[in-house]
Amino acid sequence: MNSPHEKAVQEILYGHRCAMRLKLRLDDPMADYGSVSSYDLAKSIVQCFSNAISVLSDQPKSEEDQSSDLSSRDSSPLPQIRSPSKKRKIQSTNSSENWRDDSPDPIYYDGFLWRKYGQKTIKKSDHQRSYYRCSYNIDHNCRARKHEQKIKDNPPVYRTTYIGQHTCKINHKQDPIFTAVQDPVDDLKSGRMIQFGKDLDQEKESHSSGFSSSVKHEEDIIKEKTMEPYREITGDGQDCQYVMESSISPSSSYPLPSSSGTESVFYDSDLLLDNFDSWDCYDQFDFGLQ
DNA sequence: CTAATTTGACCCGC
DNA sequence: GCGGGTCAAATTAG
Repeated sequence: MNSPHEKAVQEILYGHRCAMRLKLRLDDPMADYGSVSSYDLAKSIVQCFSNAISVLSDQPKSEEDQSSDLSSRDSSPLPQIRSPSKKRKIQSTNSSENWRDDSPDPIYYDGFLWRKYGQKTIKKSDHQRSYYRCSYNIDHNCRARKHEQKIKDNPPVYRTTYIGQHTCKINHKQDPIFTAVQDPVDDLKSGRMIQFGKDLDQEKESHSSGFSSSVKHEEDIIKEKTMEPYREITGDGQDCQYVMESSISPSSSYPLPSSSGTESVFYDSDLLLDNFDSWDCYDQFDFGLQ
């Protein structure tokens, strides 16, 4: 098993390669790049950096990590089912229902609509934790929740912990309004998907004081980060098919969790193979995606 | 006016 | 008793 450092390096290198490939595409959009879309590449880049940050920030494991590591709680016995009385809910104990994701960017669209219902200052942490539940919590009795907290400043790392499964069966990825803007190339052109280089102060401001509006804007940011682990790129020309799309059932609304959120290291060879020889031409590049 | 967010209070597990 | 999760009234935004 690789050391965390090696793992992080691998992630960064992989992201670097994907970024170079994306650069190639932007330079020559008319060329044939096979079945892998720019959207896939961009997502892979984001995921690689997230994974690298996650790996580094998790070593050694901090107290905060331990306290928020839901996976570690999953071995506990099932709690008694209580009446739906208020306060202090039972933590979901099915490991498949709990998972977390570390990201340098707190604003990403995960296919669902969330409503903020609370915010708390967490001891041992300089940052507040925000609590969200599925917007269809009432209408569809959807129990899905998540909380998000900035766990690291430099570089910024936002940890989102998902709890419970969506029973609302509503994934806005399927809404006409979203499918209308779903063209990955268009997303890239409009700069709505990737936010590399976003001003950190602006980021911080939007997250702390104006985060509510940011959440609403998630709908405009087509980033299916949540479904990332399930991504499949088929060889028959289909771009970026999600298992999610065909399995929005209550039992599989979430991708399989990785206990730390850092172990979902997958290298999609399909993303890297074509035009491999061209990489060396790009010692430097910039992401003009904004 | 309606819907979403904010925030202090409440509740519960440890 | 403390800390974290949730509620719900008040506030804000659209």
